[in-house]
Amino acid sequence: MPELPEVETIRLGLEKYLIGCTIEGIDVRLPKIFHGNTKDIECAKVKQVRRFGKALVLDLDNDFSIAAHIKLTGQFIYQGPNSPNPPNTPNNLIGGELPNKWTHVIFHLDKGATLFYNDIRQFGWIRIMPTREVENLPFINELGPEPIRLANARSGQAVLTLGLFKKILQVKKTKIKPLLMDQKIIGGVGNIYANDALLLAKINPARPANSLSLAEQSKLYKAVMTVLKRGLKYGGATEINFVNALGESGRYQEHFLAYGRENQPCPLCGSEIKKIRLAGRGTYFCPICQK
DNA sequence: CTTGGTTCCTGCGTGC
DNA sequence: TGCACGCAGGAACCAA
Repeated sequence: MPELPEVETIRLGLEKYLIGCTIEGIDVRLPKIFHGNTKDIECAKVKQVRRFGKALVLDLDNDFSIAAHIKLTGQFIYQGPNSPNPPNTPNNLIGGELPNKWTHVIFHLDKGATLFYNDIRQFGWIRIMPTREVENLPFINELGPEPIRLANARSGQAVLTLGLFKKILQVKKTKIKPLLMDQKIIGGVGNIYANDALLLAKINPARPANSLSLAEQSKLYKAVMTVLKRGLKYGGATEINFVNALGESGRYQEHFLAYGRENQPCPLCGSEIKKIRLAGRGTYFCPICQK
């Protein structure tokens, strides 16, 4: 499931290949996930690519933007003359011929390039809107501070400093894991990185946030940073069907600490990772390290 | 303020 | 081999 590192990985790719491209035409094959008027972006050129938490925004040179949230299974894949050969893996969910049955929007670019939007579960959305209104989108407007200051983040956007993190934890009695994943509290952290950060910090996912000691608060803050940076370094985690802007898989799934590792050895102590349900979400933890 | 349930959707694992 | 069934999950929304 794409989180901050995965979406940032996509953003980096889109930035590399899309800036300067002109959108010549748009095929919307699944109208329900596409909001706004295609006419507003025809003939416009991509100026910059921003990310707000797990949301992506393509800003165009006509003061319109394409805002998108890929949710669980969305993919933005670029194919063009200046990109490497597209991957053609055996798994038809990743790579292979495009468009495919999950391709819902096709952006035809100049020089014969194409941007495909695929989404198996159709939870994601794309919205065309004036650039100045992007930050009024509820998801972006109400997004909490982001752990990592990355290029092209919202200008003036709050950064999650250690001090701010501590303040948040001290006033919240919510269980720490769902708190980490609450986009209105902290921007960009989802299930994978919440699980891994909590194991790295040796904190039980069900602990009330305000029960953490000062030392634990610092440790968790560092752990969140560490796992997010690690995720980015490995090009994201391909858990379901995440791919980058060229259709390539990530490799962070080879480095999961807790997430998805039920009955496998804890990387810290060797005992078995257990899976429980917490606030409706699959939760992986080490009963020995995270008491 | 907070938590919990439901909804969207489809691929996949399970059991027979 | 094939079919029915139920589950997972980001975030909006509603209810208590």
